[in-house]
Amino acid sequence: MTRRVTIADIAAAAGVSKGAVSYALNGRPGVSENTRRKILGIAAEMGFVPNRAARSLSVSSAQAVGIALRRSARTLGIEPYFMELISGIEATLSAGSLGLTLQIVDTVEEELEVYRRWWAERRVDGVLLCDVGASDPRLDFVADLGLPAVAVGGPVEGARLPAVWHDDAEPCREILEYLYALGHRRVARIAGLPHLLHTAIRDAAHTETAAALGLESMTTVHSDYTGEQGARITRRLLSSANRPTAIIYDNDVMAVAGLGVAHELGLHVSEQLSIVAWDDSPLCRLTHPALTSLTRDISAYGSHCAEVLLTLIGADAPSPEKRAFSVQCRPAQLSPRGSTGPAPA
Amino acid sequence: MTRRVTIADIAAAAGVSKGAVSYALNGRPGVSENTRRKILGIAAEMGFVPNRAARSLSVSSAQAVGIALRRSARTLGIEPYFMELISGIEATLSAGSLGLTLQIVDTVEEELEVYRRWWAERRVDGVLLCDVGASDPRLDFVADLGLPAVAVGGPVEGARLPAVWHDDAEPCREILEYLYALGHRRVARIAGLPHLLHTAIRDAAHTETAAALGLESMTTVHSDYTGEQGARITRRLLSSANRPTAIIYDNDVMAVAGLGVAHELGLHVSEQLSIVAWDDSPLCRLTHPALTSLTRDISAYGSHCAEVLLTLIGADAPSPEKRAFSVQCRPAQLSPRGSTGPAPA
DNA sequence: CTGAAAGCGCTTACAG
DNA sequence: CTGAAAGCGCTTACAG
Repeated sequence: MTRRVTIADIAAAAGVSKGAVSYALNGRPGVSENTRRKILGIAAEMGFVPNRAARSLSVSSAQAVGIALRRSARTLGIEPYFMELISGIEATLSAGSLGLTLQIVDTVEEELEVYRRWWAERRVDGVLLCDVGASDPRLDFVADLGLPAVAVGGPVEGARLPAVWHDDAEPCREILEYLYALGHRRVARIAGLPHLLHTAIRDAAHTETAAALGLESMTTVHSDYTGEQGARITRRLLSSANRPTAIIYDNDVMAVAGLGVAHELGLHVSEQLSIVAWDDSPLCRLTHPALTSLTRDISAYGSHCAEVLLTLIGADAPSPEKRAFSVQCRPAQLSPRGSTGPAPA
Repeated sequence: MTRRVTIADIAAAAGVSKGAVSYALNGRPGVSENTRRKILGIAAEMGFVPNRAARSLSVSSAQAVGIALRRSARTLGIEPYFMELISGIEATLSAGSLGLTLQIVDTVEEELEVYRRWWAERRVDGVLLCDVGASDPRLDFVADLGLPAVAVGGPVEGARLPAVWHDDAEPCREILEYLYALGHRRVARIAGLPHLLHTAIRDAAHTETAAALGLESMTTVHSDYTGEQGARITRRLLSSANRPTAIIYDNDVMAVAGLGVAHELGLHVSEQLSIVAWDDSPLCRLTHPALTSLTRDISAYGSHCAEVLLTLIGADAPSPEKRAFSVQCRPAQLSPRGSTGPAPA
């Protein structure tokens, strides 16, 4: 509970000016090696830690990055995706000693308002935009604001900010070809929120590939990613006259729910029904049989997004005109497990 | 990208001093009603938002609360608990327009270091301590530091800070009595990390109740909360000569994994094995059968913890001597679902 | 290489 | 009720 030590204290102890202390601490020219060493020694001894607010006020930077999540508490809680993403982001940020500010919002309007406030307050130096939509109002909004931002997802056309994304089309083709090779001809997909960019990309890839392979049927039903909807849609699909022999789920939570419905209906997975889940997570290995899934390193993805944001914020930041680059990550890999097998005769 | 508007701009526009603007904006006496209205009008019109750093520097408060999570990215991702807790915390904080700063750490030492730094930097006004242990070094550490903190869990004996907790003993008794009534006499429990406070409390409650009821056996095996360990321990328990007819899991993730193992071994849940999960989450309703579980409102719990922290930080904060109060929340309620049934004959 | 000073944008006693 | 000024703890041109 002792008083904080400031650069003034150090300056007094070292018999130099506050300016000299600042230069020494920040490794800038302006002090001799001897003075620097002496100042550094005293600072360490006194347990000096610079006050963030003072620093931020001087350099007008917040030393923090913001992330606003627009998902219900329930979805956020159960989807491993977000925590994994955040933990990756956080790792990169704390390596650069930047803080992470988190806010949960209900609507886009609220989200935009949060960005406006954060930037006006200079509470953050930049933000990460999650769940990028096909025509996403946030993209122009933050660009107009001048708030450095990175789209976590893409590619986004005509955007004025960088996007970091995985190729979602290729894995879609891979799944369908794999299922085709196993003899499946009636495939259904329980897709995510239709307005999301990657949902649209997957939709297109499935339709195309299904046509190319000549599948008997390729049904797509959109959902909100929750277990409830996953279960309900699965139940409907499996109760239909010409039920699919394989179902692809756009997230792990729905796939687990779908597996539960199969059990409920007495269908054997994989003999009577094959299941594939997007976004391999520990969840997919919890079930019996374990779920065949598409593996991506979400945490590394988060780290990568944070790195791009850091270059945007840093001293050597690209000019606003040069910010619209796009970084592509390694696409998801198919990890076959017990939930997929040859199509029933 | 236009220049930020500051109180100086407003003062100039209104023809008053910066001090008057500050008084008006903060609803303090010192300006007439007319002047206040005028100033407020101009501020709104100019889209004024106060700079956080400047405010923090003046009042020496960070307007933010910190939370350091010491769990692996994998555990964090898959356990709905944390995101639900965080979303509750966040709701309370943003209502008070405080920010939430998040950091993920690997070790206790690192966690302590984060608290030291945060407080020295005045990056946070207080912290929430998760996963409280039986003799937790963080409790004294933050108290010594003078860093306002709330223990998320308890009760903690001899603590110098408030604890917010649920009674864990009562639900343990409730489960065992319920299972006993269903005829179960051999019960096993796959418990959480042994050093955690609530694990110890549950351990004691189970042992006592089992003795009181005269159960044939009450086995407890500790784990790390992961699905892997949950599955492995379940497999071992179910392969033993005198296998339990009911298993209680200390979290939802392990319970789901345990259900998978039962399927794998061809055991019918609930006819041959009953399963109970702590911490009801959407995960428990994803499976078939759905899991009987202990329901708590984790999000509300988080909100409550944040509220207590806010009183500690606020203007009317209790003196350090009066901070060691303890707030008890409503205990978990048993929600019977398909995973429990009469013990096999 | 070093020191004294101004400035970042607020808040808050202190005089009028 | 109002204004002018000092201060929070840093950084950074600007003179010596």
